[in-house]
Amino acid sequence: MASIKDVAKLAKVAPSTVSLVLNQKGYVSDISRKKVEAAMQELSYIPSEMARNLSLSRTNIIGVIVPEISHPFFGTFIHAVEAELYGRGYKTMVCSTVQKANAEQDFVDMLRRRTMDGIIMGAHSLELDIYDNINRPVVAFDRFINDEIPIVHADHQSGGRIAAEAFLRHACHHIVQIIGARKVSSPANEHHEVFKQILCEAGIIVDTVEMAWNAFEPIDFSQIVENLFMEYPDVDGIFGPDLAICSCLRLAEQYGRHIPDDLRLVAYDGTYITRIGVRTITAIVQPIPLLAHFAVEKIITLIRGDVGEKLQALSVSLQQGDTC
Amino acid sequence: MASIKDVAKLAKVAPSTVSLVLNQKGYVSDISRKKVEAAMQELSYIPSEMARNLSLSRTNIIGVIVPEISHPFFGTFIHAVEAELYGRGYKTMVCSTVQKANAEQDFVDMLRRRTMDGIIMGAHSLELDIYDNINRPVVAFDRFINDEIPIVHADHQSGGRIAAEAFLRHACHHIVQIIGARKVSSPANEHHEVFKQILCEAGIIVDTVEMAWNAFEPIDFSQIVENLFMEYPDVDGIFGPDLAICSCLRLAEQYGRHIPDDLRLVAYDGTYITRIGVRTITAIVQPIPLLAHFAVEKIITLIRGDVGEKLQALSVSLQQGDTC
DNA sequence: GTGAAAGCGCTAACAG
DNA sequence: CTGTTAGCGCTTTCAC
Repeated sequence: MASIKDVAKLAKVAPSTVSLVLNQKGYVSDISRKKVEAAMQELSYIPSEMARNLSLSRTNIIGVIVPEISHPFFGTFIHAVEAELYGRGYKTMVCSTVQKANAEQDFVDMLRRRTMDGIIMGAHSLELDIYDNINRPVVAFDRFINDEIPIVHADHQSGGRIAAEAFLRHACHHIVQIIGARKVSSPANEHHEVFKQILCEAGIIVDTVEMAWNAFEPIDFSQIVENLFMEYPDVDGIFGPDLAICSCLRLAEQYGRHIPDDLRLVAYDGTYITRIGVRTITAIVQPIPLLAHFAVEKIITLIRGDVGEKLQALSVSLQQGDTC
Repeated sequence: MASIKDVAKLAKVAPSTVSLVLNQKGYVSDISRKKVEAAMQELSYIPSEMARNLSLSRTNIIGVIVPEISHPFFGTFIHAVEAELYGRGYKTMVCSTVQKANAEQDFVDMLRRRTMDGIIMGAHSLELDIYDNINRPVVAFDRFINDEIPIVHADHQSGGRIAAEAFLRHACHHIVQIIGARKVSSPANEHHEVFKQILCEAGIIVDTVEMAWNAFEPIDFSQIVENLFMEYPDVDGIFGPDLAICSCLRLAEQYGRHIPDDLRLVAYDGTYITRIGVRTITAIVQPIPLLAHFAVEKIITLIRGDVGEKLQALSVSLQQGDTC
């Protein structure tokens, strides 16, 4: 492996000059530049990122922590984040936490060790004290971590309202909402409350089913939905995450329900899976690309040491489908 | 930021002793160890990964290159790879190539620059010469790159055969298969050939529709399938990637087709999306977790400098669903 | 404009 | 068992 010294020696200049050429910085005479370039060519020199990292004490790597990479919501988010970061010269390290003992702690340690310059944290963590006194750039994605850490999220209150209004356009009497684990501290929890409140005021019965904090697999959702049908046989409206609503649609027939006449369904998130089935699922759509954009924007601001402006909740929209 | 020297000074030992304690290597007297640990505690010392990387000239980062992270097949693959790598003390850097100008070249350059210790390459690249003379650890995931680069893939020939047999159990006359771009050099192309051959021998008409090399979005598939229905109005069997078959199922009604009686569908890949719709899609299932396992196994073998054994094609299986 | 030199923070011989 | 020393490869003052 040729190093900057080898290039310097061959070009008969000092290493610092090679460095200048490499980084297109400062003034280098044309003649020196040519010599250096020729030498780099001849030695097929490739600068070492590790050395540069140590010297500059940054890696240009951002970590993204999510529960599950293959989940449509998080997968789409990571895809968008990676594209944004790439456009700004950063690399993306991914970390999934579900089904791993204390992965989140490990990832945060990497941040401390300066493996990454910052992290975007969107895992469903229960122990938030690992983020205390981090003193390094962290942006939360749809999670409340602590007062120091800025948070990027959609306007879930409005999401809850829009969903409620969708049901109100029809004559539902008993609606069940499937929600994430309450102990996961997330702004997403707000949509349940708004949703329930609006519908209750309209005289509709609203029951709530809570998922386990680590439920992400299709099988988890099937079970939840089966229990739901057993427990609330007269349910005529269900509101829940995309995959849960897919399960409802899938199991409805078995339970003798016809959609949308007997049972209306509205999904929350509105990822692509609500658009690839036989019927398009009516859904509240989170603006994932925008969320990714602002998360990246923010983490880079933090890395630069700026404060930046306070983040606004991003607008959600209704996808009118065949299920409500 | 406290460094190893600060710790050494405070503990009144040499930096090398601190290093030994840190890495639990060699013999260190209990008394020295205690002093070092106390000093580390007091300074809340955190070792710098960058310095260690430079010194050891490795990063413990593996890059995974795929076309699209949110795609169910690649998302599931990345998730599994990340978990495997995590278990072995490696970190996962993701790189998506679709809709980026020359991202693949950039990622390969990172490998050269030693940003990563190795890469698992699963993108749909057209220009393979960027992998010439790399001389660094690369494992191909379902792609032929060149003779030097080992490749992990499923047994697509058997996949083609099993799919053909599925159709043969019913009375199909005209089958269309939707295939990936032929110019993407992948063992996956083998399933088309076997499939076609077996069915042709049975006297069935088999037509082939080729997708663009960069088609991954649901919308891309809709268009392909619409064209297919227009061009082959008497088609009574379709074989194609999961998302394409989803589109078939979705559009069948519009074209007055009833599934499975009028039109039989078999998907290739068998990701979770074939199991979350109203009807389970009959599919050839690629063993994604196993593929991930072997890809990781292989890249680590290469990094260690071993040769390892030649990789075998991994068995695929039939998921009997409602569509064939 | 360019070179010498001092780091960045850690590891690894090699003496003692 | 422990300290000394010499790197790893690049960046960056600061003289000349």
